[in-house]
Amino acid sequence: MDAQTVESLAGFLKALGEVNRLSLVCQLCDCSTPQNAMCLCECCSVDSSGVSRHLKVLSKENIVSVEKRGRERSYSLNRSYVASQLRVLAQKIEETGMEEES
Amino acid sequence: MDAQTVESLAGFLKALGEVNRLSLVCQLCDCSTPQNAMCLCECCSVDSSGVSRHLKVLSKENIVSVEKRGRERSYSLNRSYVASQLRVLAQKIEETGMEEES
DNA sequence: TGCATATTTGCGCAAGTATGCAAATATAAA
DNA sequence: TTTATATTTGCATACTTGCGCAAATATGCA
Repeated sequence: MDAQTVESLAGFLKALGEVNRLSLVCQLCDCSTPQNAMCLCECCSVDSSGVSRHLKVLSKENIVSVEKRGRERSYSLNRSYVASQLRVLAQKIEETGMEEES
Repeated sequence: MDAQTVESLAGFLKALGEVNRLSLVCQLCDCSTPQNAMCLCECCSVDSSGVSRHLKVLSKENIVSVEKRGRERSYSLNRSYVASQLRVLAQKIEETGMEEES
């Protein structure tokens, strides 16, 4: 895993590794339809500007997608991308560098 | 997923979401035998005290295990724990709250 | 056009974090 | 005991980050 990959993966994990952002992700996770920011506001103890910033971080890391809808924005979780990123890392971590055990 | 779970999961991801710490984890990942801190020092651009601190964070999150060996400490990756944590999140994220799609 | 609502952005602040250096500690080996 | 090596810790510093507030922006609607 080269340096650049590590760096971008770190960015991804860092985006998820903040309580309120992870709460937002979990909230989105439980919704079957896209949500706007005002609605997401309620799940974490942050005002709307804070939520806006958190969502920006998440979308920059491709964790959520945004869709403009009139004066609102609909956010939805990029489920398969996020899950696959996590699984790739899980797999990498589980396999030994040199197959010398087992 | 209750608030406490989210919080501890965030801590776990945060520990992984720092470039140098993730580099250490990757380094350990590629090693089939436990490594000491001096050796791990080489894989990231941080001096030994920094590595010591990073490893402390990682072990606090149960990402690595430490074993005292004379004046050295041997660090090894808790592969199955880390992988399972990542997979649990991946699974949670992939499943819709209400089964309304597909 | 004028008002209401949703979201973003500038600003400042407080807290957290990563880092290197030097000193302290621990322990093996001479 | 003395010396050398590995690791930790205190300290200062620079940087980052999360936050709320207020103002700005965008857009729908009357």
